Parts: sequence; structure tokens; C-alpha cells
Amino acid sequence: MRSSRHERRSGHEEANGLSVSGEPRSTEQYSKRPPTRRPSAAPGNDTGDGYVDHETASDRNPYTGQPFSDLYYELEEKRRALPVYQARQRIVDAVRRHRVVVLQGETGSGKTTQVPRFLLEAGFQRVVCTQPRRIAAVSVATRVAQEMDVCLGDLVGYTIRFEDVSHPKRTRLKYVTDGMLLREAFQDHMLSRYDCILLDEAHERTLSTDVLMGLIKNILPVRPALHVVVMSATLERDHFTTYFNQAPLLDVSGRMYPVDIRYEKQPVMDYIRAVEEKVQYIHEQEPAGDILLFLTGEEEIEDMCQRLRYYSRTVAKRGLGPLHVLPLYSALPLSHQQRVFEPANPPGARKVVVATNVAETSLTIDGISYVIDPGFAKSKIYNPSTRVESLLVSPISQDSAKQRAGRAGRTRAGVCYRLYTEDAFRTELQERSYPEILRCNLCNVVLTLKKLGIDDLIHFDFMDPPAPDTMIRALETLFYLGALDENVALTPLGTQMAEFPLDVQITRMLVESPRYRCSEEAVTLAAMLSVPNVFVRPRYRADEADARKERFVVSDSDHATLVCVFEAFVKHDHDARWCSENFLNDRALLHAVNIRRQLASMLKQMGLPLCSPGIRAPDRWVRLRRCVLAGFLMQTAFWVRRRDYMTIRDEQVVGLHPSSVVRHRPAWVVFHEFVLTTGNYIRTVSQIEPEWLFELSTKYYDLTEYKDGASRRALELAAGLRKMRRHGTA
DNA sequence: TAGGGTTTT
Repeated sequence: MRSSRHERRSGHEEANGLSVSGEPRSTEQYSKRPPTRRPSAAPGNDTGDGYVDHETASDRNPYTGQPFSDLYYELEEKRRALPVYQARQRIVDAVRRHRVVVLQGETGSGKTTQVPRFLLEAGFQRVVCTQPRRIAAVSVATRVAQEMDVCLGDLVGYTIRFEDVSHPKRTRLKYVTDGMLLREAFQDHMLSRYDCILLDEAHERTLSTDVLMGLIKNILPVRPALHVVVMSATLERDHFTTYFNQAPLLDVSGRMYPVDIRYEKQPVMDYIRAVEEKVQYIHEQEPAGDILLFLTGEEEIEDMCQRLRYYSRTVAKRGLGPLHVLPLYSALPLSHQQRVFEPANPPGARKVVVATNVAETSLTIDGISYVIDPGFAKSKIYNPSTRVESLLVSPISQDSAKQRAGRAGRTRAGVCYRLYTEDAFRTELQERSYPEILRCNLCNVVLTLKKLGIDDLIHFDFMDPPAPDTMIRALETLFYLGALDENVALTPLGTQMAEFPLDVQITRMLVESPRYRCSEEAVTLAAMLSVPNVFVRPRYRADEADARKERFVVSDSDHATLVCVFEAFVKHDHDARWCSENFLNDRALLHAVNIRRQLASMLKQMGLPLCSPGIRAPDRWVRLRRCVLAGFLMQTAFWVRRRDYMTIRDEQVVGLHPSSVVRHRPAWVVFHEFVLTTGNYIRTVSQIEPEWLFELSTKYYDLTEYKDGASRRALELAAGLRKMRRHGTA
């Protein structure tokens, strides 16, 4: 096969005047093909319709002119065995014939690695394929480059935050995170670099993919040569085809093994106990095979692991093999996460992976025979009336349950135990999960859309339009932050703010920071506020962890404390051991180092000076606290009683979160976030002086805007105080 | 005086 003679690429496409889009294309355009398609570059056999069939290709790589490597032949064999390979002509034909095609297929069908390549080989000039996760973009691009026997970063590449392994001209197939493609659209509203865009894992409905879909729908009519493929898991629905005006649906079934779904006969009262019993049942009654079970969070998982390890010790006495119990959640150190991919220890033990939703989408563990699905997950919800985002344990969707079940059929036939009744599955679980865009505040989405040149947000064609209240809240916040004007138009400040990959309040703090002469500190803080909590506090060593934290404390500011932690981390050369001794999460801190570097270079590019009062300056933290207030000006609270504060305007009674280092109950604080857990808490707070509020010269603290109430009285008191100080009487 | 699912720019 590989030695068969190939035909030189004929002029077929030019001859019939058809481009891949089925639209006339001038020869001038056609002649702009990159060198890889020159006849001398020896491409594969043209099957007569413009599709190059590498089955009859030569033993020289058409893209490099080099002989193929041994790895190439090995991978080529595997690739041809993929289900999607059989459908390649069908896929190419459909994409040529239609502007948008929806392609469904399970993980394992090979759609992510193969479809973009089919389209490249069919003659598309620049193909981009989005992924929701960085790690997927990297690993898929690497794989495809290997399969095509080309150097990664040349013909095939990837672009993710902090890492661009692509060539501006030579890269013709690029994998990117969805957020990254959205960023690219900031510079190039029409995404004119690409003639083919693939949105992969669209069923996950990430914020960025949703915005991209809306954007692309806008672009399609003005870019007649653009073709789009929306790829998703098979979830039996026509949501995408409807949204894209009856786009054709192709199904590329994956190589899935059957999964036997077993329901409970009666509703389960205590799912934790039911999970434990189900593991015991499987271990004692069912054949060998690893178990994956889903729980909602770290604490639940660590508890369950303890229980199961205890059980494992007891069964050993009864002559049963041991369990190898492994937790899996994203906050777990990477080395611990890796353990779920290793063989069971001792050999022959039954592996039990106790996981959060990471195992539903991000991490795929092969060799699972049993899935236990209690039907719950934590999910973020946003309440626009209180402006609070919170995590809530809630029932999963039918789609999510299907995804979980599928995890048992990846390498062999499996069983999924659903710890709820079949009736509950049909009547109580909603069909789909709420997409992210309906569950979070929209400040950044609005800013992004404005930056993309979309002015009419009301008529923007979201697949699922967000609630009007949420939209209004976002517009209001952006207005007070100075990003939008009275006409809801982007201000110069807003244009600048949209560039930053940060929450809008953090961005505002950052761009204000040179004015407070503390931009060095502000950049550090911005990075620290953008990563997960750096303080580790294991339940059984809580006191020890608290004692260690004391070393970094600046007693009137959690924000300043975070800066101190970061600076200590840098001083200790990013040392992982130092982190673990000090109960700090080194992964989060390293991430903060990267973010800080990126932000500092952005500030420099924008001509915003990096300055600091110096680490010994007595007013260092005062400046930082004022600067935080400049960004988080809508998030202040005043003291009412004991540990209780009241938020300004909304007048919610909130507690100071117990993790705060601020203990002396200052009259006014600025807070980073409002969390709803076992109570209402404000978390990551700093003391502020009330007169700073009026010095912000913002409408937000204009007393005439306040009805008579606690907020007004608190502000009046503060204003009175200000007057008294001015007259030297206080 | 406590709990944070997952991901991205």
C-alpha cells in the first residue's frame, strides 16, 4: 500500500471550478496554497473529488518531502482502525456541501484527532479546532503531529495561554483552547485567518464555546467561504442542529462497549451509605473489575476513602482480596492524581477511584468496569439579586448521568449502578445541565462581546439567552467600574480592561494601581486572587496549618497577607518542600507566578508603570488597601454587631469568614467575594477608612442615591466623620 | 469561627 505509486495532484479542483466550500473560487486564490501542496511535494492520490487519499500515498511525507518514520506506519495503522476513519469521505462531503455540520461521536471515536486533518487534506487552508481544556489542546496537537509525521509547531500546532507552539504562516492546523480563540477574535472580529473552524466538546457548553457559537453565527453570513463543524458527544438531541438552522447531523459512533444500567427499586435516603454498601456488594458478589464512584467534593471523598479502606482491612480477614482506594479531585496534588492511572497495588487488588466530576469530563481512566452514580454534583449558581455566586449540591442531569455511565464501557462491557430509581431518572433529572452562561455573573461576557464589536447585546443570538436580571446586573457593575458609559458603550477604560484575562473588579484595581503607586503589589495580588486558595488546611492538622499561616499575616488585610505569601514563595525559590512545610499549595502558587508575569508584561505594554512604595515603606499596605477599594468599590460592608457586617446598598447581613486574618472588627471593610456556604460570609477582606469611599468620586457612594436605611446612616456617619476630620475636630 | 465541583483568558 505504502509503496504504491501515487498520482501527482491533478488540476481537478480548478478544472471543475469548485472549492471545498462548493463555491466558485478564483485560481488566484487557489494559487496561494502553501508549499506543502506543490506538485513536487508529492501529495497523496487525488481521489477525483479533491480529497487526497493517503491510503495510496507514497512512502514520502507529502508535507515534508521526507521518508516516513517507523512511528508513522505504526500510528497510521491505529488511525485507520478508528470508527471515524471509515466516515471520512462522508464527513468531508458534508462539510463541503454545508456551511455548518454537527458531528456527534463519543470519546474514542477519534473525531478530535482525525476530523480536522481530513478537512486539511481536503483542501482547507487554515483549520482551527477548539478544546475546553489546555491539556487536551496540547495532547491532541502532539498526537496529530506524530500521526502526520511532522514537527509540532510547524504544519500542526497549538496555542494555549502562556504557550504558543505554532507558526504564524506555516501552521495550517491549530488546536486552541476555546478561550484563546475568543481572544484571537479581539484582534480579528471575523476570524478571517481560518476557512474552517471546529468547535469540539460543544456539549460541555463552556462560557467561551457559547460565546464563540454566537459570534460564528454572526460571522457566517459575511464570510461565505467559512465552514464550521460543531463536534459533541452523542447525547441524542438536536439542540445544535436547531441552533444552526437545521445544520446536518453526522453520527460517528465510537467504539463503546455495552453498559448495563441498574437502578434502585426504592429511592435512596442516604447516598453516602448507599455508595459504601454498593462497593461492598460489588466487591463481594461481582467479578473482578475496577470501580469508579462519583461524589460531590473533597471532604466527602476523603471520608469515603477512609470508610472503604477500613472495609478493605476487615474483608482481608474473610479471605477476600483488598481494595485499592484512590481519591481523585482537582485540588489533589498532581502526583496523587497520577496514581489512578497506575495498576492496582497490591497487584490483583480491586481499584476503587472515588472522584468528583473531574472523572466525568477531564480525566479518563481506562479499565473501569463498574460505575456508581449517586446522581449528585456540586454546581455553581448565580443569584443576580444578591450578586452571589455559590456552590450547591444538586441532582445531575440525564446527560451527565449518561456521561458517567459511559465511563464503564471504555475498554470492556461494564455496569453502571445508579443510586436512584428509573422513574427518578426520567422525571426528576432534567435532560441537560444548565450551561455555564446561565450560572454565572456576566461582567466578563458583556465586556468580551463589546470588545468583539457586538453592540446589541439584547439581540445577540445566544444558544441559551441569560436571564435579563443577570445582564442588567453586569451592565450596572461595568458602568460603576467605568468600563461602560451612560449609553452602554465601551469607554476607553473599558477597551483597555477587556484585554485583561481577569475578573473585572481585579482589572479595575490593576489599572488604577499606578495612581496609588503600588502596581507591583497590585499585580501580585491580581495573580493571587486569580488562582485557587493557596492555603491548605487538612482537617486533622488544622491548628498546625493555622499557626503556619500566622507567619504571613498582615492583620488588617487578607489581601496584603496574600501578597506576603507570594513574596515568601518567590524568596524561597518556588520550593515545593517549603510550601508543604507551610501548608501552601505550590501548584496554585506556581500558577500565580505565571499569571503575574503575563499581567506585568501587559501593564508594561499599555504604558502603565510598575511601581512600588518599597517593601519597608510604612504606607505600603495602606496604598494597597486603597487600591483594592478602587477596584472593588461596590463590595464594601460596614460593621453592625459581633462578627456581622452589612453590605452597602444591598444590605445583606454577612459574617466575616473565619479564614480571615482580620480579627479586630474594623468599622468598614472591602471584600473580594461573598460566599454562601453554611452561612453568608464575606471572604478575603481588608480594612478601609470610610472617607476613602467619598474620595473615589463615584456615583456609587452618592448619598442622594440612597433611601433612608442602614446604608445611608452608615454613610452619613462616615461623611460626618469626614467633615469633622477636615475641621480638625477629630 | 469553616469547606471550594470543573475549566479558561
